[in-house]
Amino acid sequence: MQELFESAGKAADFLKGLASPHRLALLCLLSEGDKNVTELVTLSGLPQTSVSQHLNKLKTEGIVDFTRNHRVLTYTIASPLAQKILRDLHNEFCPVQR
Amino acid sequence: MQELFESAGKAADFLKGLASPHRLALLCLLSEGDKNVTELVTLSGLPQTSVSQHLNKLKTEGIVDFTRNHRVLTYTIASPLAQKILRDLHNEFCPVQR
DNA sequence: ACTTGATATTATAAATATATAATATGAAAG
DNA sequence: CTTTCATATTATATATTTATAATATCAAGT
Repeated sequence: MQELFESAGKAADFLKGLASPHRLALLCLLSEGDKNVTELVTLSGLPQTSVSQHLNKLKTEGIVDFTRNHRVLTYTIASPLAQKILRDLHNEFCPVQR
Repeated sequence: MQELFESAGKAADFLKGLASPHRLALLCLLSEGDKNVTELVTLSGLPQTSVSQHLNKLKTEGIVDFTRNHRVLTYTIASPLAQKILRDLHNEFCPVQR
């Protein structure tokens, strides 16, 4: 049961990385293609400082990664598991357009 | 983008239901078979009042359901999506035993 | 009726997460 | 060098979540 709680802690941290409407919105944008921070700010409508913080949390959990080109950081979804869960959530929660 | 945030809110609420080590431990136990509250308390080692609260949250999010037989409530995992995610998390985070 | 067992509810303090505002960094352009 | 642009960091107030303790409910058994 010790092991269970240990694994559960890691899994819960990962899920907490995903479990925010704003972070899910950012990940949804990234799932359509890699984007830099300015693009994410514009497309999401969220304040830059907030986007930065959310990206930092996602990076910490290994959910995203970025590559730097001069001043521009391009973010990408780095976790296959996160991508899988994002697809599943999309199927369940995103209404089909009529 | 409005729709995105609306869907993201619902999806985030669902994920928040899962995103706790104690709730994951309870769900892990349930994934091996339906159990009543007393069994969950014994097996998890968590205080009864805490188990009750977690089960209530899981019920609210539609992740579990229960059937009543006299005084005994038997809980079961009610969400296929939750079950799928639990399997995925297990594969990723639960170390294979040697 | 009284007690016991199974579970839920309420209250509350402590911990954690979040949004927002302000400021910092650092590289490129002029 | 000074300014500008892209992004990060820090501080802080607020909101949310969580654990814990105390109490309630309610049906069964005696």
